[in-house]
Amino acid sequence: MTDIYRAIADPTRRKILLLLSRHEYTQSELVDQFTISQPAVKKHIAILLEEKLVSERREGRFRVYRLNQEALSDGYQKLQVEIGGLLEDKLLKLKAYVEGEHDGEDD
Amino acid sequence: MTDIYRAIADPTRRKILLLLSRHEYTQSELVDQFTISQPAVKKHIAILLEEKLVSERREGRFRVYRLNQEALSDGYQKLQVEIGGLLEDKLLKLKAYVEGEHDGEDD
DNA sequence: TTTATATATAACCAATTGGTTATATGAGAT
DNA sequence: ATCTCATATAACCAATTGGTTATATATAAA
Repeated sequence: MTDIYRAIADPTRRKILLLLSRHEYTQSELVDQFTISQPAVKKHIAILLEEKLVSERREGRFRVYRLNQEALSDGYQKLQVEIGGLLEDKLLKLKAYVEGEHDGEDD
Repeated sequence: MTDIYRAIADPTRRKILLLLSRHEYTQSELVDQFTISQPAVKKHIAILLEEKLVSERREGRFRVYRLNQEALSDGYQKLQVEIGGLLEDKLLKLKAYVEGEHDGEDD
């Protein structure tokens, strides 16, 4: 699991991730940011939950969603290795190096 | 067009990109690297062509495919801004900075 | 306890994806 | 001209995706 590629394949899901990167939101607050229906948004959330990029918390009748920074970071690093590694760009190599040196730090 | 997210969503396509990052391949050479059928591989190639990440060249009865480094680089940078920007990781910020400084260089 | 609101679920739909097999076409080699 | 091999195309299939509407359920507020 944690198929980052699947999670970020859809623009609505990317926007949800962007919103949650700022702060937490309830489902209805998220729904308000889109023109699509509540069940449609919920399906996107379900995929993000499946891929562990977002976590859910009950708060009374609300569901509060929050970005799982760690999972996103892990997935993104994997992606960078796999996709960034395809480029022969010198700068990308530098980045890979910097990341590699500091792999596993938390703050 | 050039929906990098769509292009890299599938592992077979990522492997094709990886292979083509080393050197060019004809279609049949690519097909040989997979267990799926020739039409299946061709469909993946079609998507990569649609998204401009791969280019095609006729050579007699062969089709030679090659990675479009520039398009991949562009798409990857977009992805880095959009996805990398979600992380509050200091190192990712450094990378973004380094990239930004050298944006638009070719070699 | 009724009402309002948040969330969940079901049923449905069209388009896309990822695969198959079978067959057609194109072009170089015999 | 025929054979062979590379590629293309068609028809088909099942699963997934991204959306809908309608309705059910849960919980807080009146």
